[in-house]
Amino acid sequence: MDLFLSTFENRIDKKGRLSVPAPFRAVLERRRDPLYLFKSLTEPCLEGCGPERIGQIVDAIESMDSLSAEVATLQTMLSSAQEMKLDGEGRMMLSGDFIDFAELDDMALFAGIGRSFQIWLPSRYRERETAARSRAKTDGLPSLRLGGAHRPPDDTDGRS
Amino acid sequence: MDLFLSTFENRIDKKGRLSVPAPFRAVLERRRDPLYLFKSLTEPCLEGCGPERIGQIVDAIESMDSLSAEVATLQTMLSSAQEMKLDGEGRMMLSGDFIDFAELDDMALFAGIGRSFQIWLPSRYRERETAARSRAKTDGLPSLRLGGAHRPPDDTDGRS
DNA sequence: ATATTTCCCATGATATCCCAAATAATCCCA
DNA sequence: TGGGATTATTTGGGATATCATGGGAAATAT
Repeated sequence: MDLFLSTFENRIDKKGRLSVPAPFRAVLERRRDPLYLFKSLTEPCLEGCGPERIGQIVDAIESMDSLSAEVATLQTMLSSAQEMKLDGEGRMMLSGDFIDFAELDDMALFAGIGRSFQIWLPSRYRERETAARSRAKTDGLPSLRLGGAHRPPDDTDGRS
Repeated sequence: MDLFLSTFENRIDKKGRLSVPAPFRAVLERRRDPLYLFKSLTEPCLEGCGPERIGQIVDAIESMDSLSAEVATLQTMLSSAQEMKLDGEGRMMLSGDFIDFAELDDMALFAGIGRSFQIWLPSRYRERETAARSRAKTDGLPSLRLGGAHRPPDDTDGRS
């Protein structure tokens, strides 16, 4: 189970090149997967993933009513997707469209979220993180108690 | 059933390295598990765990409505999580982000809490422990429904 | 021909590896 | 039971490898 985790902040140089963090590259290379980027549907950021996720979207579309609004939404993801080629040092070139969409300037923040990752303007990402943390403090943690009960339910977290 | 128990206080050297307590390493090695660290959502400390907890979060995200606030919260956890690689002596390197978040300087206190552990600035941990104990005196113990005769270890400071 | 992209190599910063010293815990035998 | 010896663990530092970044030159496109 290798996942995209953690955050990395890299510079977009004046040629428009951006290093994909080595740990993310390692995940893709281990599976011999190319990297795909597309515009997030819900937030001002880019999403990165391997081919399997793209395939899931294709499959979802094919199983749905082709006239539904949801299909149109999913198609938007696909039509914004690009297969990124990396240079020998693991850098990609972001199109102007991607840069504008995520409102990037000279720094990009990669945020791993498991099977995919996001690319944000760093300051915007931090705002969002701060908001999530204060929400967690007031509303409490989301309960994550699903999956095949490996263990009897027990308080999983010691806090006051 | 091997658990993370007891507290240990280790030094963070000037390269940012920190020894994981040998008993905690033993728990992970017995299961051949890598160690993951992430920033607590609710407190100024780091949380350590094995992969099963990370997997639960990934699964939970995929089963939820991707627009919900709870998903954003869980993504924040994953984005702060790092798989820690240990050197031959059982040390990990703490990123500046981790050190800043938990406000660590040159010492770190590991507090085992069963299936996971926390890493605290020692002085802060002790304050919090004192507060918890005095609360227990005035408010009484939280109900422990799990059969009696089992007292938590009452050592205040690992050793030193 | 001019602008852009791709390839290649250089460099500095930082993480990793490897070995050794210091400290703490454990054992063993008197 | 004490106390010295042995082993486990933590800590430190130098050498090595990895990674992000920058720039020039070659290739490609417009």
